[in-house]
Amino acid sequence: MSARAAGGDKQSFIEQARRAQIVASAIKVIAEAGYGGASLSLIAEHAGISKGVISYHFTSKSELMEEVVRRILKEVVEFVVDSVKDEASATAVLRGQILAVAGHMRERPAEIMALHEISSNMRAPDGSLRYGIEAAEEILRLLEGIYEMGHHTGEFREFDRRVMAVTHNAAVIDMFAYWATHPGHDLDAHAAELADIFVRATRKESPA
Amino acid sequence: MSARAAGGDKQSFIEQARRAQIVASAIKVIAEAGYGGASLSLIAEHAGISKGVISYHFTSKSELMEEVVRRILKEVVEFVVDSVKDEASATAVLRGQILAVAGHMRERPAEIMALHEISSNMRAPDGSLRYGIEAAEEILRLLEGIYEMGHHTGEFREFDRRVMAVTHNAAVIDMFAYWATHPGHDLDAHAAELADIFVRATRKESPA
Amino acid sequence: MSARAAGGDKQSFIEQARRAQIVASAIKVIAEAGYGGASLSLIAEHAGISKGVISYHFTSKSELMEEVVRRILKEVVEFVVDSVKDEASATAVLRGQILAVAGHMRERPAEIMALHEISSNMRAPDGSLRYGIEAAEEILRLLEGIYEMGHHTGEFREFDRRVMAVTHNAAVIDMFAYWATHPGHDLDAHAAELADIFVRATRKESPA
Amino acid sequence: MSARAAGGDKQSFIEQARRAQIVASAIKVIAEAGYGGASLSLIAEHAGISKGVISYHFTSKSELMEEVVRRILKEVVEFVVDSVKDEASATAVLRGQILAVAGHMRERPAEIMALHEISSNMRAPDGSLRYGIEAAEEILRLLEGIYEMGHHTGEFREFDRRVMAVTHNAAVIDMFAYWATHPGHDLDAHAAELADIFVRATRKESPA
DNA sequence: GATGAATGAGACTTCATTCAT
DNA sequence: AATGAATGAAGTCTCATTCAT
Repeated sequence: MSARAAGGDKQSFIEQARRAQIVASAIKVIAEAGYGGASLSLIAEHAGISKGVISYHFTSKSELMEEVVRRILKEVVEFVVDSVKDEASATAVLRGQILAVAGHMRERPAEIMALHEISSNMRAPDGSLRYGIEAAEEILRLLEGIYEMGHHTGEFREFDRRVMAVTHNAAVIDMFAYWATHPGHDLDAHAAELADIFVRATRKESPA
Repeated sequence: MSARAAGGDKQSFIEQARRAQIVASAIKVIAEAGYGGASLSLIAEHAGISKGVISYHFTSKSELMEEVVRRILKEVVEFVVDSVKDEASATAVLRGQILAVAGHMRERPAEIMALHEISSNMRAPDGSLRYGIEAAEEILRLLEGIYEMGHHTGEFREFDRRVMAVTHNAAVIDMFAYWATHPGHDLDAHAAELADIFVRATRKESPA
Repeated sequence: MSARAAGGDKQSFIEQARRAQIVASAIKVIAEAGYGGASLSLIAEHAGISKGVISYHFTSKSELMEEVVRRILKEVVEFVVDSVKDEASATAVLRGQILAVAGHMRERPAEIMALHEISSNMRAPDGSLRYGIEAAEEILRLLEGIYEMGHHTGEFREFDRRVMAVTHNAAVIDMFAYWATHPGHDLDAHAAELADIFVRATRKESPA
Repeated sequence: MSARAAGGDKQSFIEQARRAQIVASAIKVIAEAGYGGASLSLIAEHAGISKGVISYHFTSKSELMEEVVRRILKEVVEFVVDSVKDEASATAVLRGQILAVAGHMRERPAEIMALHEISSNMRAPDGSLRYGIEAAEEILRLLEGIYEMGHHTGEFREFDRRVMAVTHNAAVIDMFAYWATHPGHDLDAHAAELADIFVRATRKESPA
């Protein structure tokens, strides 16, 4: 086995390019064929390389999948954080986040699909879901941050932030899933409706 | 070919019992090992029978999976319909449905897990998701029925019923997923919070 | 195991009828699906009985196949013998046999097909063809009898009777095979041509 | 998927060698164990390789079988054509073809056996014989060519060329089959007798 | 760095056969 | 006499992984 496996200090340019190419192919194949259907053969074929190349650059299929998740998650989180950093009120952040994520989904459906496929299917050797908790956790914390802000500013009524975050996350992901399954569906209109739903669900009671 | 294939009205008692036993084992194995990990070997082992028995009672693995879905879906839909049929207002139906489903999930987690696994992973020979749209559609229609009622009675504000139903469904499923992943999580409290969320999201504006 | 296996003295009427029914179904299935495709399931299904019945009446699949061969061969040989017994000259017998066999083939194609399938495919446990030599041998002897008669009467020129019989048999069987594959082919015209061929191939030289 | 699938012009040397080796093993196993007995296990064992190697070089068992047929048929047809191309009269071609084919059969019995096994047993997914008509058709046309020549030159009497070709083909094949079953049989003597038979069956009537 | 080639485990399925009822 | 049920071996195929070149 060569030094690459250590993944350590310096990766050559070719090394980086190849890994990126393989990851990109993996994302597309997973998005199309599902986690279960994404064999190394298919990924290699999509990338126009031989199967052995993948094994050369990745210790195992698991490592490839983990790299895929890492890249997508990084991108998504960066995007989410970025999309709300300039909003002033918690309500605006809330609404902005939903609309922005919808925009991101429209631009990168394969990534979102692949992330979903892997995190709901990939398992550790012991049979447990590899990304059971952690994968969502990072995003849940970001969402909870929005609600904490609203609670702090007094914009939002009292509610369990974890439950709201789980619900929020589910609603956004399934908006995507529904859109992916129903090509004609209007994603932006859906997002706008969804934003309404959460604004109403979180805001303080109207004064009597 | 055995009598079952004819699909005729009467199956022997043993036939019914075996099919039920195999379906039950399949549900447990899928819930534990995931759709991809649920091999006929594992299912047979769990049922304490030989692999051939499954092939004897089911034409193919697909047929077994479809039977699993059919049984669970029937149970779930019956339950959902039953749980709300006596409520008077749409708001009560809405709240009641969420609480009742949570109760059902607490009682039958494996079924819900298996249904989710199969419907998000099983694919037709052509590569498309076997239960892509139709499976959810039935439930979405039921949920839309609740919102239609609320619109009719004037309890609910105007909103897109399909978006609300998709969101509602996602929220409930992910409540389950979160609970399944976090054993210590309080499912009933989550359900109560969720009911609040949807009641607020759907109700008419408070008068100024 | 019951007494039936011994095949001995007395078989009940039902026993006989069942065996005949199963043999008949086997013949049809083999003719349609080939020896390799003729599973006990298919045969049972065709007969409208359960698979177990076959095992009840026949010790093994081999025994069933042997019974099939026995019945068909008996019928064919009787027919062949019968069809030529009244002819006076060897030439007439030769011509008559070919025409008569063609007629028989038209009436019982499944039997001929099945006989051919079994004798060219069924193997003994040691891997050798079960009906390699004997099956054809009986027929070859009958054909040699015709040539011997012609040699005795002086109608036929000198030739190797075994080679002629093998050729004759092959020609007749392949006439059937060609007809079976080409439904529009004129079997009777073929037989007439074939008779001409063998009459010319066997007759004494025309005097100079 | 390996390069072979593309069907491209160039296969690596190893690829070609392996395919040839596997085809050769397949031929021997089929000749010995019959089409039905020729499992991939047996073929791999005979070749001294693992089962997976066959799957690596051939998409499916069908593809292997088709390659086997292609190679044998090519060889046989080339041989037949070659063996008669220098003969002057149709009668000489006829006699020469039979003797030459017998010689070829003596040299390559396994090929002939395998070709016969596959073409009479291999079936398409729909149950019809894979090589029902076309396989024989090519050879029948070649034989008809001989008769057409004899008709054209006036050497042969009038007869149905298709019937004669079918008979000729059957006679030659069964000569082989008889020899294969009866090791002591004199193949060359048989061929000589057979040539006599067809010369007599086709020649013009002796002048009165 | 990259590839083709090979492997062996494991998946699904079919099938002849056995057995209790 | 018949059946449904069960078995286990064997078959074909897929796949992640390893290795020599």
